[in-house]
Amino acid sequence: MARPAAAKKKAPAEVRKRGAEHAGRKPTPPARPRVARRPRQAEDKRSVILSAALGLFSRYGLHGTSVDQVAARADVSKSNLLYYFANKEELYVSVLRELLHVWLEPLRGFSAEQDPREAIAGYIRRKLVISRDRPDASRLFCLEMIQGAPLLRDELDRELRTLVERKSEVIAEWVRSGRLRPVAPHHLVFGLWALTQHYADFAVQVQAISGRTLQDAAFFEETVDNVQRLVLDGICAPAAVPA
Amino acid sequence: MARPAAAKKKAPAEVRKRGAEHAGRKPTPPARPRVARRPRQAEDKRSVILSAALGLFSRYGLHGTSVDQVAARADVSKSNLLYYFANKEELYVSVLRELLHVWLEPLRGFSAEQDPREAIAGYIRRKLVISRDRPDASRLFCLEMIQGAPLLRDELDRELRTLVERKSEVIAEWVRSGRLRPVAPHHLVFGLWALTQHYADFAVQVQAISGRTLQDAAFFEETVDNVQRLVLDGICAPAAVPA
DNA sequence: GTCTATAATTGGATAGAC
DNA sequence: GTCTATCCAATTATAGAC
Repeated sequence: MARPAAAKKKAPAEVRKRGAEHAGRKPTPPARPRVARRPRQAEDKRSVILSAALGLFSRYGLHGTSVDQVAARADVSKSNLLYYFANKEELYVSVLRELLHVWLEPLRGFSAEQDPREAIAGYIRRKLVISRDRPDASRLFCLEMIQGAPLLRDELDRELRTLVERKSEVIAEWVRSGRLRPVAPHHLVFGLWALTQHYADFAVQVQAISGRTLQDAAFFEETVDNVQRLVLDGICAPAAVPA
Repeated sequence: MARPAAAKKKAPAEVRKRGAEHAGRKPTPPARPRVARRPRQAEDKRSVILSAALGLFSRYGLHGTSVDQVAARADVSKSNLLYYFANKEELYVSVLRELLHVWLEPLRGFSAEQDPREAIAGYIRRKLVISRDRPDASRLFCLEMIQGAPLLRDELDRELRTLVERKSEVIAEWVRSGRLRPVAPHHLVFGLWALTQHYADFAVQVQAISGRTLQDAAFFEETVDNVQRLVLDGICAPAAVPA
């Protein structure tokens, strides 16, 4: 509560050019440890820490991860880490916030004018890309959900809920106009999420059974294709489809 | 390492009839605390602890839960709990083992002779029943997966994998005989798991958005129906379905 | 079998020099 | 901004009486 960074949010907002004011004072910096510091500093350090934290939190959760571990992975000392983030929980929440953005993004882009097939196929692909490229984001999100989302409850009730509401309206419209079979919009949304995130959250299981990963380009395309066909056409042979 | 229960596994396997060998020695057990001990003891107490543990572990994970909390919830003292389970991890693993059984069960029952529609519809319902009645089982399983299933890896590679292999063969057969569209069996299995477990693991999200729970009978049926139709017939209007 | 200490450790957070 | 040295709280686990 009584520390510079601890105050609230941004700590090392602007970093003065190092050595500018020291120029000439010290003839030779007594054994400067770092070799030619890369320009990225401060603001950048925060993000290094954040991504290290994401990696660990998304696997072991808040309690399963110690700040020591995060510090080690980010290659900073524990106390240095605590200079940038007042405490463990603030770090955790910071990670979550960044995440929510990434996670909600694909949801935004489809409207009633689009062709439902196109729109949904595209959405599935985008979500699977995230499962492939940001599995940690997906996992952490999942962890939060399982625990009852104590820290995201508000966002869940507001942003996500209203976003889904709008989206559902689009789906309902598609159904009304006869372009989709009668599905309950909410359930379709849940289904799309479930089907796509599964490949990130249960990656070990997927790997244990299929022996493949989304990293494998062929497997990725195969997955996109299968999920799209499942959702769009179902699995029953046409003959069995009544009306 | 030097305690009766700590030895390895079963601690109070058989409980000698209390006082049998003491008969007559102590005229009156000095102030016996419990009032008319219900017959269920020992073996039963373990299961009380186990279910308390499941409830907490499935929400907060291994690290997010303290043995104190488990003890409190099971209404025993911490040290008493540690009499039954050598240490926290043993308790955790015990919970997991019970769980795996529950979790794998529905997977066993479908064979090539069945009608695919029936078989798959039935499977979806059974899994959703589990999501409704044993959401904690589903959640804990999910937690383990996310963490890379350090403790289930073996079982995953053996039991589950071979089980899925057999199941996939059945699906492949259905496809060959033209009763199902050409789906990759593995992906179908993943899809079924994802769609059904989602309602347990992401229950808060489902609730935040739809305002309902699987506990709500109407919502449950609605869910079963929607998932079944999604998987079997897809969502695209028949016209759009090519061949 | 159950309880009351208590030992032993981990890990989050702070103080203060540099 | 970064480090070293602590402090302090929370937990796991054990000892030993009853």
